[in-house]
Amino acid sequence: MRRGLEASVTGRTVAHVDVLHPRAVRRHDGSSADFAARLLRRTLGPANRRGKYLWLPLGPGEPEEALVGHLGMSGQLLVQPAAAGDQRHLRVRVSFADAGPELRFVDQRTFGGMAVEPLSGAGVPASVEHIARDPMDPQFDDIAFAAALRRRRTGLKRALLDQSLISGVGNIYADEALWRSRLHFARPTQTMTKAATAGLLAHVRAVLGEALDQGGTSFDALYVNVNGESGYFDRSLDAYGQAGEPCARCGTAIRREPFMNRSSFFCPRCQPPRARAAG
DNA sequence: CGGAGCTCCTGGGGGC
DNA sequence: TGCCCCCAGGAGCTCC
Repeated sequence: MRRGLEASVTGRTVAHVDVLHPRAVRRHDGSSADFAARLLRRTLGPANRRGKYLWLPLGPGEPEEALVGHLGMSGQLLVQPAAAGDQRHLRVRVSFADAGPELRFVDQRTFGGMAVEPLSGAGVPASVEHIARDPMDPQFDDIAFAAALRRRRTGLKRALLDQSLISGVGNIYADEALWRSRLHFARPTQTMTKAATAGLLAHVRAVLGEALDQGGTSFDALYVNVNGESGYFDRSLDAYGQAGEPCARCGTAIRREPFMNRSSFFCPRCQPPRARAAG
């Protein structure tokens, strides 16, 4: 989605903004009208991403604020011809001075939203500053992550989903990386050695890299790129959503357990609750 | 303070 | 067919 935004809206100047649902801009510090007014006649800069936050600095000139989007559970940022009919859950429409395709924020559940926010000196919006770097970010610090993990007193998957420690790893990719690492979701973080964490990070990066190559994990039309196209990483899932299916390594049935008001999928044989004694 | 549960929404799908 | 319940790629708030 970030790549798609950069290719299709960066460098364009906003001519009109429609907020069709006020809840979609509830994180904006001001009214819907203020949100629209702050975007008018601004030029969108290059697209940035951290975790599930996306932002485009606002020109012209040295950017002091940015258009920030968060997708929540069901948000989409689509680039659509102005003539295309409104999507059912269209929340925000941004039209451009060149009369080319519109940027549309579509969100069924409205857990996501958009805002115009000031940028810090480092060029990061205020609402994104507490979000850790993504493991695909060259500046992600593996050593610091391993140390932070050992300081935590919680379960491994909880830590992977904690965006202040590491971002970009959601429920699906956490389960996939844990399966590849043969680690149980509740493994105490303080038992994670530097080597175990290095191995886990390698698997996290492999999972994210493969998913990006395949356009993401798309169960249905909710999960799409800016052109509305679904990815197909769901065909590569070894754990997530595979309850009852044989583990691709050992044949044991994958198990589903309730976890943080959602689900964890794991192989009870490959990923035992306690660390293996050796090997 | 860090950690964990609850909650904000809408809709699809399965079971009865 | 209809209804009810469960579930869903997230994360902020509030309590302990």
